[in-house]
Amino acid sequence: MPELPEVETVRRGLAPVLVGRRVTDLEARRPDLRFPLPEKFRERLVGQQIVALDRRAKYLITALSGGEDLVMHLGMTGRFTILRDGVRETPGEYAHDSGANPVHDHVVLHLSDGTRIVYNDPRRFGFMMMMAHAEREAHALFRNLGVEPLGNQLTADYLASRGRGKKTNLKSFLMDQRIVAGLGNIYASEALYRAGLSPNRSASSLADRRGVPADRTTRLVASIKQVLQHAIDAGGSTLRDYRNANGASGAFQKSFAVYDRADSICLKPGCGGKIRRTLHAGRASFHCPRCQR
DNA sequence: ACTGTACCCTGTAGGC
DNA sequence: TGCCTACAGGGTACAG
Repeated sequence: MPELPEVETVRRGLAPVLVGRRVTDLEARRPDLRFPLPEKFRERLVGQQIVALDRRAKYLITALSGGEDLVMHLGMTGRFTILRDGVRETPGEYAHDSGANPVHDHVVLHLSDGTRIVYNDPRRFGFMMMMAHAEREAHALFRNLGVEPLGNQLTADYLASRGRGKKTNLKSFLMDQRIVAGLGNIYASEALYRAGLSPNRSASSLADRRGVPADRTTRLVASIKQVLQHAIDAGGSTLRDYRNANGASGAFQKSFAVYDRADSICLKPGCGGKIRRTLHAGRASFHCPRCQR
């Protein structure tokens, strides 16, 4: 579910609530999510002050005063709800939250100002881990991550060099977190559409024999940055919506050009092509065969 | 090294 | 109304 723009939206919503507060209690209502919750989870969290809330790829990272980081991943269906003075509020997708089943409220953080943060995750593909801040970059989760797409390390040169000699299709290549960290199924499809590139094209076509980036690579880099930035500006995308939206949900789903638009007509003026749904590495891809080459 | 598939888990939509 | 299947924004572990 959440790709980079959604996780970033959640981060921005949670940061003002978390940062500077102290953790006064922790409820772990089950022993595991996708992985077991951290050992001595409660002891390691209670009493800690939250120093910062950062994002790397699709991970949320809570830096604690004692020197450890709490790393959280939302999987497909993870969401946070803020409980403050009896009012529920969920930043990012599922903003309104009326559909959240409390059966799936797995972890609750109590903060020093009385606020509580509830982690709800029906499919439990999300997880939480703790590790020393100083060792985080060397941790298996982070060690092999590719560049942040919105940072200045994502360049045509970088993408060309990583794609060089790879026969993998472009769609799978873009979704590989070791290449570009944070792109997922939706935004990979959307970026390829904006760049006019077929998801079936091979990653090696991003560079010539000497590794010099093609023009299409420059276009692709610009498209990735653009689509992610626009999505963040719109508060991310909210899919499989519940009733009762009250303001804060994402709006970018209204701007999808191809995702989930199979058999619709391509939005590009004069194109007239029909959006096709195909599979890459088992995930649905959407593209216009007419203007994506 | 690179596929492709199965799997983790629950909820929902659509066909019958 | 129910039952069944396919599918869902994530990632990993395999087998080939």
